[in-house]
Amino acid sequence: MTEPGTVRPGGRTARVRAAVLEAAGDALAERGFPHLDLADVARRAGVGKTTVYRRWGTTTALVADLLADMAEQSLPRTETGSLLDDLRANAQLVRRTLADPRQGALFKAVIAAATCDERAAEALHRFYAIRVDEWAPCVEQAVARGELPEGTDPGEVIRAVSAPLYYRLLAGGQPLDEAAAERAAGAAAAAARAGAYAR
Amino acid sequence: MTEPGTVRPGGRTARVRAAVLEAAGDALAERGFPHLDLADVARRAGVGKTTVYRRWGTTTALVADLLADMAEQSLPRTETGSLLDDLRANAQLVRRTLADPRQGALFKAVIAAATCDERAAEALHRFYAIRVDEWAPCVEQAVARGELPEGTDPGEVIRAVSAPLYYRLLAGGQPLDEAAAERAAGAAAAAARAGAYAR
DNA sequence: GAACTAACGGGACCAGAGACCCGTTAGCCT
DNA sequence: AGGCTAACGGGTCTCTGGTCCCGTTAGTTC
Repeated sequence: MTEPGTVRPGGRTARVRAAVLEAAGDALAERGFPHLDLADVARRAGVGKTTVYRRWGTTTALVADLLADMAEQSLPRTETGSLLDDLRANAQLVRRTLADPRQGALFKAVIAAATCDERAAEALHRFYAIRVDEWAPCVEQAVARGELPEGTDPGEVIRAVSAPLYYRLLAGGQPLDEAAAERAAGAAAAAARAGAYAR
Repeated sequence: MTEPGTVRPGGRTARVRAAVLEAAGDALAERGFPHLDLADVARRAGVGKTTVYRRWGTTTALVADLLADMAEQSLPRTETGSLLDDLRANAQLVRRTLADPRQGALFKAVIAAATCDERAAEALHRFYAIRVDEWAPCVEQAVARGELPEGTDPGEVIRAVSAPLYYRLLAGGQPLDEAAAERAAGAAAAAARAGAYAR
């Protein structure tokens, strides 16, 4: 037996998937992952709840699919020619995303889902891996320019920019203001220059 | 009407609370917050489920109480006399905690709870505020020694040590090994020395 | 454009989480 | 030590999230 949605992926099937993922995002942003209810998602999407249970089955599978969808729409990075400015652009992008009411709540919810389900966690890791890969070149260029020591791990630098912002969002509770983003970028750049991310 | 447990806080009431919080920690570590079930907690604790529903009512309230309890048992920091070594000690402590199967899962679950409930989020923020306050003096001492620039924000430095480790735990999925902790401490120290956390 | 069948949708059904009632146990105070 | 009553605990009821069945709709292929 094949998974539903794989034999006739076009037309209605695709429309249903789009509507359900959209509705799932809304529900997650509004109520958080623990309150995610597939019947409610079906109602919001204007779709039979049987369909949602059959195609996704569990809330975590739905979140995993939503993450796969989000990963496909990764936005391109900007290029400025200086490491600090590139990292600042990245930090502000992350900050804007997390500070946005809908997006911020959605990311919280998705992370909550990943904490209790292996599949969702994998989908989340893939999502961030794609984001990191998108931005890694700006670190590589800085190494090539001689701004950073040879052997600096690009991924570590990019993650170091995001980490304090996510920490604020999830654990610390401090505001996600522009100053925080500037500090995150500045700290990552300074640490990288000092060779903290070189192997 | 008073809250249950406030008029006769000793004896049985205290025993029940301890048993329930212990059981709640176990349940969270094993199944994660979204699967937290008060009846199950009651069963594990060997306590009537009515009691749990009456005293805590919701899963988020139970988590908030658990966090308050965890905050009270904050362990003292070590002192080494050098900023880098203090931060390394902190990083390794955090790493050990998050890498421990039970503790790590518990922290994940607690963070998941905080993503969808304001009270749980506040309790979590309080917990981390206490931890940060415990460790902030080592940064202040480094400033006094002239190791760090005047005006360095101690809390920011401490949080900068934890942030990459939590990012790994929740978002990135990379292993929480000792090298990661060393890098977190080294990066925070380097950034602090460069004045990235000075106002 | 007709047939074949994947995929959807409504509604009945089931199980388990959470609320409630009321009798029992054991802190706390004198 | 005895009484008052806060707090616990078993049993029952309800209501909602999740499953199943079967008829309907609409991609896909020739």
